[in-house]
Amino acid sequence: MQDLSPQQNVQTSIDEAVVSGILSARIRPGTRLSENEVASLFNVSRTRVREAMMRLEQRGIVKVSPRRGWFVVEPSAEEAISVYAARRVIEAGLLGSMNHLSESGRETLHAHLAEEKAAIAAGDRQRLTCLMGDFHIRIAELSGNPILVEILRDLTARTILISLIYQSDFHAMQSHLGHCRIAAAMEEGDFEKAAALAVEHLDEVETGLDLTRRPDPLADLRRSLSLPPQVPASSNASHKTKP
Amino acid sequence: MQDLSPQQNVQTSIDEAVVSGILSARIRPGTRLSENEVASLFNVSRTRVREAMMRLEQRGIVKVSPRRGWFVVEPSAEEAISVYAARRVIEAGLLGSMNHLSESGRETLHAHLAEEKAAIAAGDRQRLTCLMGDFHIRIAELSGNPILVEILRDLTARTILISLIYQSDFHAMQSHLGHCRIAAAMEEGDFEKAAALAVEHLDEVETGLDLTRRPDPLADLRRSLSLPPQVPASSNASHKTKP
DNA sequence: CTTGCCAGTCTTGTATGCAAGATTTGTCGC
DNA sequence: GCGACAAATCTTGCATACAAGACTGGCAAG
Repeated sequence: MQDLSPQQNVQTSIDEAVVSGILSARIRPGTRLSENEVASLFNVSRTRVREAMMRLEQRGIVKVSPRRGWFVVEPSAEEAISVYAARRVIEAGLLGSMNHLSESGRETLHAHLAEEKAAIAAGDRQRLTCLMGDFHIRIAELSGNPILVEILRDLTARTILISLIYQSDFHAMQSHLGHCRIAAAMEEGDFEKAAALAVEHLDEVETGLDLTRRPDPLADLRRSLSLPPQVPASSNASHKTKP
Repeated sequence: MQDLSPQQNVQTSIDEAVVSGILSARIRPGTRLSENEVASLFNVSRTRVREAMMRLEQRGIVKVSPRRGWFVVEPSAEEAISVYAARRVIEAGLLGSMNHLSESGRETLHAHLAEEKAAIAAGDRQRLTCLMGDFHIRIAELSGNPILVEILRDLTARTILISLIYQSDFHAMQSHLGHCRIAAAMEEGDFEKAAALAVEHLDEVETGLDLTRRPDPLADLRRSLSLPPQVPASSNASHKTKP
């Protein structure tokens, strides 16, 4: 019983575990995903892991460095720009092609925005990251087009990785307001306006990035050493220079 | 030497061979892709073939039927609708976000339209199918966004499979005129109009489909009977039914 | 003539084994 | 102390082996 449930769904669960880890910002860009380690985590052989990695690579989520290993992608500045441009194109096209917001869709949006508000109030940054991405997936789901949902989910995953690299401050409130404005335009039935707002919103987020900073090879090292949760103040006070 | 050149590019060449075969309409929907056969064709082991199939499956180009085999997808009517809807969204967003057509872009479009004209004049339907899809990829390339190019390439592949199933007549001239109109609007710099024309064009093509016809039942049966690429002489005992 | 069953064969699913490349570490020479 | 070289180790790349499910064909019974 206990080993049945993991076994039967392992086919896709490796993929989903990685994607979900990225969407919830638990997996950082550049994380190494060892075939052996993942294999033992899921109690399968390397074959299955490799197949999952191949799929994830196709989705632009992991990269293989030959004979070195699999790594969660660290989008370059150029790739980041491409991802945001692609999202602008698709989301604008998506909203612009809508002409009706169903009642259940309205409720979905409201429920989501409420969750965002709650996360902001709670200051739960990880959950917030997840929600901020989810908003755009929700919109795609409203279109009822599974292809676009899939595309936007993967682009959202990459967006989160990008923000983890290049985003210094997390303007959660600004993003949340952007989402509110988009939702409001949709409720008004003005989807052209919603599309324009979505483009504007993505522009805002993109300009909030610092694309000049390097992907930072010592990021995970610093992470391993200095922050178990996150303590910027006490880290350098740990080895105080005694007189 | 002779085995070096295939070896080094085999990594992606299986994928590309299949995709290129679909884009040029040489591979029909529902075609079975046996791991063993493909493996011997490329002189590699099944492992590589499997990996390629996994990638292609992720791209929505092939499907695996468990323990039965890999098959080029036969999009259902619903999937066909989704594919066209996705293309409308993306291509409209793409054109709507453009604001400039470079000189080289203009030349690219002209050259492509000339090729379409030539293929129509020559009556080369297979080449025409390929070109009709390529037009939209060219536009994506003009955007300079590799992500969108990749997405549209795969959607185009699926579109071709759809047309092979559901398209009875090939209104080549109509499609070509649609392309010309889109290109003209782009040259005028009126990208909003180009976007609207693209949506209209895709609508035209989609309404030209007969989505009521079933994908498989008589397609591969007719193919098995009437196509003689190879004739298994002794395999069939029912060839003596003449009175 | 039709129908049900059973064995044979063919397919993919999965694991494992071995080889080659990359990194790291330990050691030696300077 | 410092740099370079080499062996050890760890990683993926790829092939192969074996197992299990699905289809095909023949055969027998009704």
